[in-house]
Amino acid sequence: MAYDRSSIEKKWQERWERDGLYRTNEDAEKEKVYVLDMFPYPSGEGLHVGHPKGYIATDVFSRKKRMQGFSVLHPMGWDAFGLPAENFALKNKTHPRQAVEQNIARFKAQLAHLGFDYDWTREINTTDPAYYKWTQWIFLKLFEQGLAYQSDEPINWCPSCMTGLANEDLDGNVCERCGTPVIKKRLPQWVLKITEYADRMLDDLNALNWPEHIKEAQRNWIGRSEGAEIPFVVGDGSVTVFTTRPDTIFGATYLVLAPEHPLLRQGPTGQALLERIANTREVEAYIKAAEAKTEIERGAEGKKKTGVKLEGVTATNPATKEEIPIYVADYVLGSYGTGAIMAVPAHDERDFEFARAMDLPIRQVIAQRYTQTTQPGVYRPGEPILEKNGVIAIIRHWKEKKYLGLKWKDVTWGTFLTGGVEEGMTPEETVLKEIREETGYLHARIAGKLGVVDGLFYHVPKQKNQLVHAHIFSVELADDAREDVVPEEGAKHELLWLTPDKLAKFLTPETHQHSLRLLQNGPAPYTGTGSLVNSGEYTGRNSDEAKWEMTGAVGGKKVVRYKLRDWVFSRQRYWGEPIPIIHCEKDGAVAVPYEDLPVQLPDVDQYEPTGTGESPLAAIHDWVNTSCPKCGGPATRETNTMPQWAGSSWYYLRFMDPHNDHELVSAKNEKHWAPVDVYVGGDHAVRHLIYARFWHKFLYDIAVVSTSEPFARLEFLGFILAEDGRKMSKRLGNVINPDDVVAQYGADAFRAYEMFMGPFENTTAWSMASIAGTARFLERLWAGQELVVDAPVAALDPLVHQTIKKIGEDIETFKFNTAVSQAMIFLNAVEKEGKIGHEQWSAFLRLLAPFAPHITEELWERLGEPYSIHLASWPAYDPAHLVSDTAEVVVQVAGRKRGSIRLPNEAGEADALAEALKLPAVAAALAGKTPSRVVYVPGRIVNLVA
RNA sequence: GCCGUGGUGGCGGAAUUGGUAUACGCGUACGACUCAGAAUCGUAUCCCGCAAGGGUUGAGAGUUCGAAUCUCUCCCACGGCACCA
Repeated sequence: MAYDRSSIEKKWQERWERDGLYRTNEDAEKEKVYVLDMFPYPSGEGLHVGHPKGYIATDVFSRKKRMQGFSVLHPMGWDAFGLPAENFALKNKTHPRQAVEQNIARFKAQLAHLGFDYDWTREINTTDPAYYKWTQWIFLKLFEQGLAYQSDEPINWCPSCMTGLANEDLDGNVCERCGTPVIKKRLPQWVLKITEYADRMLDDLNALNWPEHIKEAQRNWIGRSEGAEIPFVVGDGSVTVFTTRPDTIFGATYLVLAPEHPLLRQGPTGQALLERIANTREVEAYIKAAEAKTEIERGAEGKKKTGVKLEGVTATNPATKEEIPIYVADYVLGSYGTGAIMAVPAHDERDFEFARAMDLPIRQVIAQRYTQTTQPGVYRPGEPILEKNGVIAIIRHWKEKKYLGLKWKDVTWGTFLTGGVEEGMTPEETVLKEIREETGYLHARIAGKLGVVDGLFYHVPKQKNQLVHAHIFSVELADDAREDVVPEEGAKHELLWLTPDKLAKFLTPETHQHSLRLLQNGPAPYTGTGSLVNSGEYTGRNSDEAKWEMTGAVGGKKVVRYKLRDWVFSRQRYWGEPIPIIHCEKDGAVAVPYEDLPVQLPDVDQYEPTGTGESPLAAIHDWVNTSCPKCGGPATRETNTMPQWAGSSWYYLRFMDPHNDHELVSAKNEKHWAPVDVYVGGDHAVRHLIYARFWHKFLYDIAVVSTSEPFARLEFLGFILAEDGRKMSKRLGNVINPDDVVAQYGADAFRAYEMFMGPFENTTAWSMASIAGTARFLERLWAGQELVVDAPVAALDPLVHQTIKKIGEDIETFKFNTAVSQAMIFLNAVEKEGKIGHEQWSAFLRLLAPFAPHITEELWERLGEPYSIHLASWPAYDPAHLVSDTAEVVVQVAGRKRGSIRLPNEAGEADALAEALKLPAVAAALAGKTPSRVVYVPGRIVNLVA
């Protein structure tokens, strides 16, 4: 009997539908599992073979859980508001509502061919007024709690989509949808206070069972940093800066304000800074130029620093009490921190570049520490450390470009001249003294101090760890005049004049390599922590430890800042949920009363964006004009709509109770289903997942939901590329339609192949040749029914149990590729045996049912089992049957495989050794020697070491 | 640049409390069936070598009886962020 897949698939799809086989209910008797796909945006393109991959995975998972007796929620719906749907409608001259309906019908038809176990009675659609009533309801709750507010701060505006966008809608500096560079535009906006939840969203990430890269992306996006706000006195007022490195304050040699800084235009206590300076026009011109630049233009200039000094005003460094200049520069962002920074060029790369460009002083206040890790002198942790000051003197030859190196005799070290600074002496004095004593040169002069570096190493002659704060000097010799040195000094080392190239190879300690680099390249910014230098009373302390103490001493305070911005929530477009607010001249922004929800999106002919910053809804006068719910006077409706992400920020809750018209979700159903146990999707690492977490936490706070996180586990979906390795797209003409694949190979082969392609999270290219292999497997499965006999086949027993274990565990952990592989291994063994017992075949069919639901249902019926296999119980395995009584044990000699022996599982080491020695290859490898050691791992290996 | 993830045959990939590296599938070659082809089935398939044997998991070192797996250094690919002080 041939395998007629298309009629089998059609037959069972119709029967399942007719019987409502996958209807879900809140069965309190059973343990629940909620398995969810990121619901699709029904685009006009229809599905390509990449889309169903995640749906197949959740389908396999949910089918297995159903067979295990769980109450399963596995729903599907449509995320249909937003720009793509509207743009599609504009292009095709249809109404978005109509376009969405068509697209959904097309998607559903395509999905129907794949045999999914969705409960379609729970289907939802974000554009359905019965649905978006609750999206509006959540907005009103946010408004009530002060978490939705109006603002007219400049926002990102896409000139092509003609709407404002949130930071999350940008791809770098361009609109994520259309690739147009965004501009800044001042518009009245609704903004959601997502920053209020930044800390909780960050902290709660740790407990989530999500892929690390997604958690990391969220951490990056939230961008929490701990720092200090420190006031700097400027004339009769002050400027507060934000810094994460208050420990470097002694090195702050100038101040920088962002061009947008408010103090430039209005002073806190008096005059605006702009009016107090001598070069007002110059500064104003710079500010104007900076504001006119798009972010793209700034990026195109690279990171080149520009800026202009405020002439006639200075700030006081609160640590050093020095007067320092103030600059306006666009490398400081107005939107982060306080819009003002203290610049520490020695310890910040940007400040360093700016200081170089403006020729500003660079003052080192932190010494970098080098811990010696190469011999000799490797630092020995745990042993006491002797801390002292020292000097490194780089002495230049009087004529040639060579420097003095010391080759030590009792240790294999090469160094510059060094010395310890003794009590009562300065480093400078020490340098001159050491030169006389160690080298005898008479006419040395200190040319400059290059910096300070810390070296932590083991001093071999002194047998002690040393932490040396080394002051680095460059020294010049006027001539070769020289006196004799005391013999014991001269005996310690040999003096060599070396070129810089030779020195780079010659110098042993890292601190001396560092000194050489300083000499050759000049200072480089060091952004790490270390010992403080040039920092008054804090000199010598560890910068990390002194950080907050120093903050307090200069009148600063510890603060936390985020990169995350509040969520710009208004869109000047038609196809979105109306924001349920009424503007009244007397009462301001007033909430639409709950009983008046939903505020329906009016049906109109003209829905093109206006481009003026006004929503197309503004033109619909009889919709806009209304009365104030508070005072009854004339009022107008808010005409902006919500962003695409609104409806998807809570849809997973609606699936729990999709037809409830008096609550978003009933407490009973929420308790039953929450949280989503497994959430599957790709891409939306930041936007959707961060918005949904935000709304969920808010709903938790107002007691609508009972869990603090919406998605307990997240499985990341790797995409499917076209056969040519590129992304599938209409433009490239490489799209593969699942309908065609199903017609050729059947839904079961399609499903099994997508699961077999590779690890679920991997991006892999489609292969028509490979799917043929999976189709062959199903053909052989079909033929396998001829091999069924009544009695179990003993030889297959361990494999049956291994396969039950393996496939079950692999489905749980989303390792579908190895589950399918195990099924292939099993079928290979069955064919080799030429027969399989009825019970064994029954178990095998059930294991495959989640992957290939149609063919297994048919074979199940032919086996004489009662409908439906998908309600049958998941097979159990017996650990006692996992292994056979004997096992293949590999014999190694000195770690090399020399053969293998078959041993009973309970064989002891003596037996194993005796058997192993019988192998000729083993005897040959031992060459007559008796093994001095035997490593025996029962069931695995016996290793003889001679 | 910073952070994250990974690197195994011609290809997708398997193997992790350290214990036979390359399972399973694709591709390829040869053979069978056939007038012939398609389909199907069988055999082979990491590299060097006639063989015995030796080598191999991005490179190099280390720990171990034994390393794809653990440690260190480096290289490369992918993803996120990026003038965020």
